[in-house]
Amino acid sequence: MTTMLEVAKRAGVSKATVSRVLSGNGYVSQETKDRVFQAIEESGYRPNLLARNLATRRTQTLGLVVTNTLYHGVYFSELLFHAARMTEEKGRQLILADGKHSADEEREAIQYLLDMRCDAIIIYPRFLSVEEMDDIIQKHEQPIMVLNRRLRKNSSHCVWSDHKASCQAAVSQLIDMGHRDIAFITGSLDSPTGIERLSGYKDALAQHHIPLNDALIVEGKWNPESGALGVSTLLSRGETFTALVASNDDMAIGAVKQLHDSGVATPGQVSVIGFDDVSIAPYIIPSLSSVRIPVTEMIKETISRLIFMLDGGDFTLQQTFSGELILRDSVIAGPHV
Amino acid sequence: MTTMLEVAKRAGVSKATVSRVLSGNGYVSQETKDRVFQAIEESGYRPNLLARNLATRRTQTLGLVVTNTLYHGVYFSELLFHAARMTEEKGRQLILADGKHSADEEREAIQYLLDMRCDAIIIYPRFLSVEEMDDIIQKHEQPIMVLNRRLRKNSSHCVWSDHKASCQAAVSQLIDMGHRDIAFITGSLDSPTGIERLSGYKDALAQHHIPLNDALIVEGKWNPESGALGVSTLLSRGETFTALVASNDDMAIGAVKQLHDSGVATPGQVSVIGFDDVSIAPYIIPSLSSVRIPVTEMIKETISRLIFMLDGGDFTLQQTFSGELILRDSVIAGPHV
DNA sequence: TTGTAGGCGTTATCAA
DNA sequence: TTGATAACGCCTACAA
Repeated sequence: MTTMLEVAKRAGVSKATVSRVLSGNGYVSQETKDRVFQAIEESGYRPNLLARNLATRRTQTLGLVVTNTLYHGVYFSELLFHAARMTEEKGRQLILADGKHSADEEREAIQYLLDMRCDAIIIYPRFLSVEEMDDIIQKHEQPIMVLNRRLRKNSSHCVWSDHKASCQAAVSQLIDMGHRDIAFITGSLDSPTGIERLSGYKDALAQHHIPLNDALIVEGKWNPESGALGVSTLLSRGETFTALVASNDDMAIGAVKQLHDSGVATPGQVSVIGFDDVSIAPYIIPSLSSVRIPVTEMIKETISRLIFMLDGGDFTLQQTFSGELILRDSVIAGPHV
Repeated sequence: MTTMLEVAKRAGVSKATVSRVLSGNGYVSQETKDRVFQAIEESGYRPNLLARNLATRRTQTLGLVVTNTLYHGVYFSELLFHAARMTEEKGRQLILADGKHSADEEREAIQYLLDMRCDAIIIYPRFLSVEEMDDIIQKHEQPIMVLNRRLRKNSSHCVWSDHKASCQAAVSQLIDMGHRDIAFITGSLDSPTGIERLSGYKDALAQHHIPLNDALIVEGKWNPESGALGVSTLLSRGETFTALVASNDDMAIGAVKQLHDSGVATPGQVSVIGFDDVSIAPYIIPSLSSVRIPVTEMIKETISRLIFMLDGGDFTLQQTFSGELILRDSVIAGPHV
């Protein structure tokens, strides 16, 4: 690999001059500029970003930590798509680190990004506690933002969506439409999102003075298979219901299939609501409603804040201005009875 | 950020010794080891990977270039999922660069990864020609592998799946089952994959001496909407057909929906085959067959080769051993008439 | 077993 | 307008 020094020699100037030409900082005559550019051309020179970043103490990269388990599915694709796009729009590069499937590995991933000297970091946590993340944020000078979780201390360093409230709204909607026996398929209950949605379901019932029937609740694992299994379980319990809420669209799809296969109902006969608005879902089951989580808006806000901090924005001030950011889920389309 | 020098001072040793302790190279007494570790602990020292990589001329990273347009959907998720997993299994890190949506941007992405001094690079091309990639591979000393394209010169530097052959097989299957009027929805025809599948369709017809009816072919754009639109177009042309092949599952799903909405057929009445085996598809349309592309196996082979080269494997030799790698698509499940 | 010193390829601060 | 030269933080002979 040809280095800056070789370019300098070839152009008959010093390293410093070449550096100036490349960075655009400092004066340099048009004449030498031309010679340098020619030398670069001839030698096929390419800057070594490692060296540059080491010297400037800036890498122009944002790090993103996401769990492996999120990789499958449209939700992650959308997140990544927009994260990459926005990052590059701001003249930076996104670096992805895999949080895998444990708290330890999630920590490692964060550490890696820090060691790589990413200018800023986005964490989409799965296993780390809110406390630990508050801790991490305070321990490091790099700007860090947390997605999909509500922090206690560094409330301006997180962007989240109120899963509980939106689930409650969805269930309330069903109740308003006259439903009383509403089945619920949870997500994995080791995930905050899963817990929050379940909790929203319970709250909605309580709010409308409908007694909670535990037999109408089954635990799922976010995938279609567990949605189908959930329906089987409900049926084997001998439960009847006129509506069903699944904690995400994948499970909802599996559930509808199972309802159909069991001969219990045709799609449309039981009101089903899912979450995440997987783009292909309506092509499958037109009767499927879904609560859309504004991933795009959330990642956009996240990156904006990060860039703002990198540009020296006074974040304490910013915080008092906008306070805690809560992006509410949009209204559901309404179930079909 | 505390540096190695500070750790050294605190432990009362030299930088070199600290470095030895960390890397595990060279002798160092247990006693000083302990002192160094303690100093690291106390100071919260973290190695600067930029500096380390600059000094060692190794980054332990693999770069991956993918187009933005691939981001959506399960196919990409699976690719990324396994790429990340395998890379980390081999003790390395995956760095993703966005190829966006033009040849220029694809080149830029590759260049970025090279400038970052990734040890090796994987390209999943969308716009670059085979010739240019052959060129790139020869110009750079880093190992480079190309996915989903068949290179002329560096045939051992690519892993691809024979889209034409597998499409031909799928269509032949339909013909064997008695179909004669088989409609075809293409992918984007600026993509090699799209062209190859179309070509497989035509070959199958020719092989069975079935005259080609251009009116049975419509151009799609890989998404469900274009699949639905394709069916509308076919119907508006007054064409009749007993089977339909869409160049991917997303379009197939859209197509089935449109067939249904138009009242032309219920799902199952027209044989439909898609590609890519999107995991959720069978939950939607049990009658949908699909040709599975072995992404997992392909990415696995790709990374294996890369690592092999990094470890100093003699690639010219390797090539003569295994020759050109062709991963054939698995047999389709068979359409329902 | 440990320390010294030079190098990795840039940037950035001074003088000239 | 240009050129030395010292960082940046780490690795690695070589010497001790």
